[in-house]
Amino acid sequence: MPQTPDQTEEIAVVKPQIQRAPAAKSSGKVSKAAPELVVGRFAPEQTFKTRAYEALKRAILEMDIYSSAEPTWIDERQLSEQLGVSRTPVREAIVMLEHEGLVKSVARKGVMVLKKTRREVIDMIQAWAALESMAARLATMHASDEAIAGLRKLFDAFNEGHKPADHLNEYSTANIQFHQSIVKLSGSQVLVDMTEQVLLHVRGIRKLTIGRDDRASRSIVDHLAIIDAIQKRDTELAAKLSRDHTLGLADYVEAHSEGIFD
Amino acid sequence: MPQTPDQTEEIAVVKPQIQRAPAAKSSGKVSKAAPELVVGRFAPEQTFKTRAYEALKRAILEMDIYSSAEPTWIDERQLSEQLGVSRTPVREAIVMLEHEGLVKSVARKGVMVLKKTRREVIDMIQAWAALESMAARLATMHASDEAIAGLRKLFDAFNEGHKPADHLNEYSTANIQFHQSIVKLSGSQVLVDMTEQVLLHVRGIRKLTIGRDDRASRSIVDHLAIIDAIQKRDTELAAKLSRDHTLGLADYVEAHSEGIFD
DNA sequence: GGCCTTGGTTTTGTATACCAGACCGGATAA
DNA sequence: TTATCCGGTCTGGTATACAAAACCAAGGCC
Repeated sequence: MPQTPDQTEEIAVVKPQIQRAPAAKSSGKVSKAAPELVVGRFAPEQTFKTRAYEALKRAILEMDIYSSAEPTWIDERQLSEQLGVSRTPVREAIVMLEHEGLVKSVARKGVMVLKKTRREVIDMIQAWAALESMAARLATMHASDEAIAGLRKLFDAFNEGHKPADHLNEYSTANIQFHQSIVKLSGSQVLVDMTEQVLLHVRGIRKLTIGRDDRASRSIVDHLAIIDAIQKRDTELAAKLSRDHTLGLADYVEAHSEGIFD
Repeated sequence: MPQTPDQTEEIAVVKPQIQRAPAAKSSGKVSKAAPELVVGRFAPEQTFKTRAYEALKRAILEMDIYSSAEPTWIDERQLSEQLGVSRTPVREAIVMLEHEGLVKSVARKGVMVLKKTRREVIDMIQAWAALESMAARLATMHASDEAIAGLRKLFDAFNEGHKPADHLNEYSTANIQFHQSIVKLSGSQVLVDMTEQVLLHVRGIRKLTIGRDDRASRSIVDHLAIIDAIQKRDTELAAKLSRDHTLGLADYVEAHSEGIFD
């Protein structure tokens, strides 16, 4: 299961017992109100490994890897210098990213940032459709009315005077949020994680497609229909609409992605 | 995308030391027909890291982690000694397994083999249902008749005189193969990988459930119906049957897994 | 006797040294 | 001039040394 390292503190989870801060030892009973020197600790719960992972991941995702036909190479040593840590945590971060499919490390040649082929992107969108359809199905069965209603708010800002097509960046963000919100409504953390994993690779592509031939305006109609179906607890319809909407994106990419990949 | 390193055999892993063959340098051209000592090299394309990963993964999957309530801890150093390599490749293998959700490494405490909660297992089965339903859908659209026909052969061995319920181990294997075959028929490597990833965690559970109240015999009926639908290229039916069949397992686990987890 | 302290032990986290393969560029010979 | 060979250099893979935190147990103090 894709399991991005938690960046939230979860100290209490691992040790429900007494946790003593090295700086200011808090014994259960304090006899005196002596002025205590409380110095915040340097967050050792986040290791260099995870920090390197996050930094590198963000850098890779922000990079426009499709602008050049040449593969992009990463140098462990250079990276470790930039991050100010040794190679070891950097290597472990790379291992994670490699397992995630973002990079591929080739022995004695280097670490290469992977490009997705058109085929892979389409397959991923289809997988995404599968997951989201199941999420919509589960949402109709388990989500609360309030939570479902929250979906609409994402698109309240868009209307005749504030068309999606005119605010594509803004709309694209709302769009992603909408899809992820549906998955959250399913209540299944597994679906959330898996979808996140897939979107990781597809996110960059959406920006390329969302702006074309008024897809934005049409997609908002689809979205509202999906919300309707979930709200009416129409399980089959919600699953179908959700699936077909995303499969439509897959078809669109398949038909219009010449020159983007490969 | 989950990207399992190639699994070939890892013979020497158990030995205390792994000797590396010093490069029988194969010069591109041979000028003279002098007797040349050709010694096969020891597959350096498979690194210690991947071998440690495979060995450890196999060991974890074979282990019955639910037999005890206590969490199982792994010792890096001990493990590296057993494998005959240093801690570095072992740690990188652990990083991979952690990203896969099989273990969780707690800073300065150790590496813990993770148990799945009932909730997680159910969520995973539902995600599996989503993926397989999409795979069945795609299979009706793209798979060849021959490939589809191959599905039936998996169950040819089972009939009135050779009931699934009487050969549960054998049937369970055929069962898994059936499900994975459907996913393969989709032609989507992404779906194959994601399903494999999910089955990794669910596989152990199936053995616990398949033997109960004649589920085996009922499941074979479902399977044949799914094959029929795919063969008739009935996209919607195949997707629905496939989804409902696996969702049925999820419901079954939800209803009957008291005392197995948690 | 019980609680607190404290030191040692054990564990992982990190840094660093070294290795072999891949690549590249210049020297050299045809 | 050109093809080839050789060695330097760059890369990741591995081993190992050291640091730091968590745990544990023994001993001192009240």
